[in-house]
Amino acid sequence: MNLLITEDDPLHRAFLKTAVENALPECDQLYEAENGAAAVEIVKSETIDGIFMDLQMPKSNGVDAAKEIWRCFPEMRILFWSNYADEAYVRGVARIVPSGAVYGYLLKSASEERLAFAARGIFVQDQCIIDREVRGVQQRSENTLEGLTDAEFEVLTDISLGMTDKAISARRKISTRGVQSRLKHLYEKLGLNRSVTHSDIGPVFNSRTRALTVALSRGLLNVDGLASYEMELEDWLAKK
Amino acid sequence: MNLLITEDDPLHRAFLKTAVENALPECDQLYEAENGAAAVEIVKSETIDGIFMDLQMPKSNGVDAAKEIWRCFPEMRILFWSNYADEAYVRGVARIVPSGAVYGYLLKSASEERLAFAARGIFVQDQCIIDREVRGVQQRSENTLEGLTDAEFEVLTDISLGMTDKAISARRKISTRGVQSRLKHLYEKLGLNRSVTHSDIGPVFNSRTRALTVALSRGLLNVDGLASYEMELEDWLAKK
DNA sequence: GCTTCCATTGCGGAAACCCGCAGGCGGAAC
DNA sequence: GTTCCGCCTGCGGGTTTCCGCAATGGAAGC
Repeated sequence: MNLLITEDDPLHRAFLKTAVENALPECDQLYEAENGAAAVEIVKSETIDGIFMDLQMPKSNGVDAAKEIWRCFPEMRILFWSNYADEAYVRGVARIVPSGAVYGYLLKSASEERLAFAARGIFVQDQCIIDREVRGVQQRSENTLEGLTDAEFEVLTDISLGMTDKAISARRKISTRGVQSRLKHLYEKLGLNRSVTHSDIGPVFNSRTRALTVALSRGLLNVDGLASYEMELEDWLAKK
Repeated sequence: MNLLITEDDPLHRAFLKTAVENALPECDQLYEAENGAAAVEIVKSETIDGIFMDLQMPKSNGVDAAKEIWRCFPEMRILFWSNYADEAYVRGVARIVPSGAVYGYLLKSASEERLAFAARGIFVQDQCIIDREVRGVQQRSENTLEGLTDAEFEVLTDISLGMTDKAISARRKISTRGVQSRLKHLYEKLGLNRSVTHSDIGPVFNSRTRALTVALSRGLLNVDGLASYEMELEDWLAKK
C-alpha cells in the first residue's frame, strides 16, 4: 500500500509520518508533498492508494487539490486533516466528495490514538470516519434551523466576493429581486435584524458588510474559501 | 532566567521547548501556556523575564495578550512567532509596542538556527530582531505609496465591522462626507476603481464589500484582527 | 510670502441597496 | 385534494452609498 502525506508544516508532517508508520505497518511507500499542486503531481505519476490531506496550506488549498484528484481518481481515499471545524471547510469538502468515495475528516487536535483508528478505518476497512465535532457542524448545517440553505449560502459567497445584486442575479439566473430576497433571509439567520441601532446615530450597521463580518467570525466563511470562490467567479466572468 | 512559551499547538510547543533548551542554557525555568489568557495569568503570578508568543491562537489572540502584559510590565521582552507576515498582524503588533520595549517578530518557517539567533538576541542582548520578510511588510506600510495612511486603515477597519457611514462619522468625529472621502481614497489604493465592469451587467463589484475581500486576501486584515476591533467597537458603543 | 499637497466639508444627483406587500410556482405532508 | 412551506417575482418607495465639483484650512517646503 502506498500513501501520500500532503502537509505544509514540516513539524506536522514529521509527526504524521511516524504516526502512520506505527499505525499502518502494511504501508509500503510513504510519499510526501508540501502543497496541493505537488500532491496532484505525485498522484498522477505514482500509484497512490490513499492520501492524508491538510486543508490549510499556503496557495492551492486542500479542497482544490482534492477536487482535482477526485476528478481523475474518483475512488481515491482521502483523510482530511484540519485545524478547525469551520463550516466553510466542512461544506467545502462535502460539496466535492464523489458519491461513494471513502473519506474522513479529522481535527489536528485529535489524539494519536484517534488518528490511528481513523487511518485504519479509511485505508484498510474502506469506511468513512468523521470527527465528532465536525459531524456536529455538518448536522447543524443540514437542518435548516440554525444553518443556511444552499441558496442563502450561495448568495453569501457572492457578496463575500463583493458582487453587486445585479451581477449576482446574472450569475445565478434569478431576478435582482430574488437576490434581495435571499439576502434578506440570510440577514435574518445571521441575526442582523435585531442588531444595534443607536438613538442618535440610527442603525449602526450596514447589513451587507456586517453579514461578512459575522459569517467570518462564526466560521461560515474563511479566507481560503474566498480564494477558491474567487477563482470560480473568474471562470464565470471569462465565459460570460 | 525564566521564560514563558505561549503556543496552542502542542507540536510547535514541544519543538520550541527543545529549541530553547538548546539555544539558551542560561534559562532556569521554562513555563508553558496554551492560550493568551493563561499566559497573562502566569506572567502576573510568576517572575518572567521573556516570552515566546504565538500570534494565531483560538480565542484571546497573541496581540491582545501582549497588550495586557505590556500594560503591566512595559519592559517585558516578547518574541512574536507567527505563521504569516500579514500586514494586519505586523500593524497590530507595531501599534502596541511600548516605546523602548525589546521585541522580535519571527516567522514559523524560520530555521532553528534563525530561531536560536533571535532568541539570544532578544533575551540575552536586549536587541530587537525582526524577520526580514516582516521587515519588508513594515516598510511597505510605512511609506505611503503602496500602503494606506492611518486614516484609510481606520476606515477600513470600520467598514470591516460593518458600520454605516453615519456611525463611522460619529465614532471618528468627522462628517459623513469625510468618511466617504476616506473611503474613496481607500478604494483607489486597493485598485477597485479600475476593476471589472461587464458590458451587459454593468459594474460587477460593490466597492464597499469588495474592499473587504481584497483587504482580507492581501493580508491587510485578518479574522483575529476583526475580533479585537469588534471589542473596541463595543466599548465605544457602551460609552456612547 | 507663496506654493503644493493633503484631509476635510457641503451640495447635489445617480445609482445601488433594503424591504413590505401581494402574488405565483412546485414539492412535501396530511 | 388540500394545505403548507420555501423560493422566486414585480411594484413602489425610503434609505444609503458613491462620487464629481468647488472651497476651506493646515502643514511642509521653496
